[in-house]
Amino acid sequence: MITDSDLNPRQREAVTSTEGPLLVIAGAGSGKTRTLVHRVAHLVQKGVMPESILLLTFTRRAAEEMIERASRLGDQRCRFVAGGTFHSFAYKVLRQYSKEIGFQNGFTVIDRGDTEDIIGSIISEVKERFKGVRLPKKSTIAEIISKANNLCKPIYHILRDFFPHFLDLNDLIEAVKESYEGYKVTHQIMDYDDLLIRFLALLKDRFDIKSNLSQCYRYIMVDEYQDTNKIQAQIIVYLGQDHRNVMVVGDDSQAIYAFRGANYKNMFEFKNYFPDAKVIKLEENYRSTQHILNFTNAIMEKAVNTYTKCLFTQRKGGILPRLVDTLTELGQAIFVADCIERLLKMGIPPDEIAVLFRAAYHSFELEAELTRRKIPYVKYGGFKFLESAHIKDILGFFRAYLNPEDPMALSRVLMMHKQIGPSRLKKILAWLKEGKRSLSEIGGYSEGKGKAEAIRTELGRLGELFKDLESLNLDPKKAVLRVLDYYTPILTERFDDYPRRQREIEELVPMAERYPDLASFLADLVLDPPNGNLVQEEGIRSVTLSTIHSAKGLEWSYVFIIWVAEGRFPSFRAYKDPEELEEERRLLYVAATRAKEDLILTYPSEDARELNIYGQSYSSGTETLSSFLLGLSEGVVERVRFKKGLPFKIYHPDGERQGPFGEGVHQEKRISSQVEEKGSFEGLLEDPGLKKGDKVRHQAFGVGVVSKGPMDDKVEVLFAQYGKKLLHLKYTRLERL
DNA sequence: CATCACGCTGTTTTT
DNA sequence: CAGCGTGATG
Repeated sequence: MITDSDLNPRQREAVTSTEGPLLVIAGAGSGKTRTLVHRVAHLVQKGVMPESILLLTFTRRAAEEMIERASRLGDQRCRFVAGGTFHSFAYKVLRQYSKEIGFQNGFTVIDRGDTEDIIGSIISEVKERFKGVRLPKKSTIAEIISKANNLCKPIYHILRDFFPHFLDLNDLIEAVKESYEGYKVTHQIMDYDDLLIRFLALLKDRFDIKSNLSQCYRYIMVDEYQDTNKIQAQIIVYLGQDHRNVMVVGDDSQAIYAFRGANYKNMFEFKNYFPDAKVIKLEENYRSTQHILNFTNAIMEKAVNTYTKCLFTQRKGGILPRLVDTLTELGQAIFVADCIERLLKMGIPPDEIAVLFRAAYHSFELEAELTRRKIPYVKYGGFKFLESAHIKDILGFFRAYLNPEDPMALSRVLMMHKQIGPSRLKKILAWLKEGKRSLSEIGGYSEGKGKAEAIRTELGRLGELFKDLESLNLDPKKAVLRVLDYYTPILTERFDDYPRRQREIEELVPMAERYPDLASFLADLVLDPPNGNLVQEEGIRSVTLSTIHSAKGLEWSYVFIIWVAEGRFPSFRAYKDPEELEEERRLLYVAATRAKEDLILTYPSEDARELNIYGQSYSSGTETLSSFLLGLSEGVVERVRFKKGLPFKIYHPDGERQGPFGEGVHQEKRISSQVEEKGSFEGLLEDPGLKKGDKVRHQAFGVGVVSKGPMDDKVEVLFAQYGKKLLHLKYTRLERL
């Protein structure tokens, strides 16, 4: 039974406002999920057909969990609510109408890795024309193309705004993009971006299909709206045009996917499309202590472009959030592991403890430490099941079989055999094509009289495999077993750590069992990978921030945030532009708002300083952190870095030779060789107008400044300052170990 | 022709 | 640390 008493007045309003457009700005921990769940249950109880409710969320699991909870509120019919991610919903619709959009035999979905492979092969074709030019990595090109698609902007704009150092290559990248788009069409494949773009196009161009869909889905709810991109927002507009029963929920302060084209401004623009939208703010927090909220409110206070929210709670007491200088990165790992050990000894359940990071590899040191102490942990983020070579190998067989139009998959399959490299691969592919041969005939390939005998038997076996797949008639479980049978010897031969990999590929068998056919199994693996971001099972939580939505459970009693000194990539660290800074501010905010009871931030000041001494003056993650928290730290200019754009000089020797921003070490070498020759270098960079000895404030962007004197003292002083104003962060110092 | 060893380079995060 | 290009080796 629905108990409305579980809800506060604002939440109740959101639940009962079922007709017409609705924008809910839900602060962190404000009972957003609870509200959505109740709303689903409320709609169904009111007599709305569950099938006509569409719940779009960030991961399929989030949708499933909500639907499950709604069913438990009383009405089992809630299980029929349609839900999933934008991408999987788009896939379903496109599949249904694939003939209408020119994909006669359907299509297969490829992931980012496949995209990169295709781009790699396109590049190798055009490479000769660009001898001597340093080309971007294929992953960078893929990123540029995807960004252009997601932001609906021409390549030129993307380069200008995000990759100015590649502006010269505009024509090349345009050409690659064109060729890539063509490739996908001829080979009947779509990438993540295509799913959204083509879905939107379908809604735009086909009035009949659009109204069909709005007939079908009368109530639309979108979760995490701040992380949708322009295309997704448009999709919602079209889907909701007829009935206007559209509810979007989000929190602009928690937008963390700008890097992939998400635009939190959608939150503000919703009212442009639906001017009569009701706006409801949820600001009461049910998660954290007031101390923690003071801290998170303070982080957001300096943010620009936000719906102002001030989170509050009725909870009293609790302990102050702490900032811990652990000196070194190793110290960080040891410190956190110490704390965790203590908490576990106190009887705290491991799933109430989480460690959050900005990047997956930041947890390596901690992982080693936890393993050493035999403390089990769950890790979200980083390398994925799906992306590991052995899984991709297996999928390659299916993809090759399901879509003979797609030579990348077959190439992968062929290349994993001994004695088959790029050039022989080409020959085999050409041979298949010229005779219009099917995959099961591949065993007939020969290079003539006695040559490459071994290859012939190999290919014979491969042909058998494809023949068998055919006769298994797409039964996913049998197909997986058959492929495993073929692949296992290759696996053991190719990888030293095959036991682990073998275990992993065997996990595919029970997964496959749940699907009616191979195609849907394959699509789901790409679009909604089971445990997509989960790397390891049981134990304390170790979570990369960008995967926070897919981590099971979104809040923990004890949260550690490890903020690493990012000094390894000097040329990129020093200049955080304002946008980037806002993004990082939001990351810190998202992390901090997860804590229920206790929040501990750690940073390694000494590692940061060492980097500053040895390298040029580059700012580190630590500086970014202190800029967020302090924003007002004072220092004396020791060195100054320059921004690209205006003339500047570098002198030799050993003077103030600076690594210029933009092209990293690469350009620095070029410059220093010029300095070597002429004694100085003149180039186009910007002079920030500072010189050694100037008194400045630490700034979070613009100028990277190395402060004189022990950083620790400053941090301590400044935190005291900050404490007076806003909150009382304790500065604890860990003894050197 | 495939494969291996070496050196060089470099943001990261994901549907 | 991993991905890439290069040049030597079998």
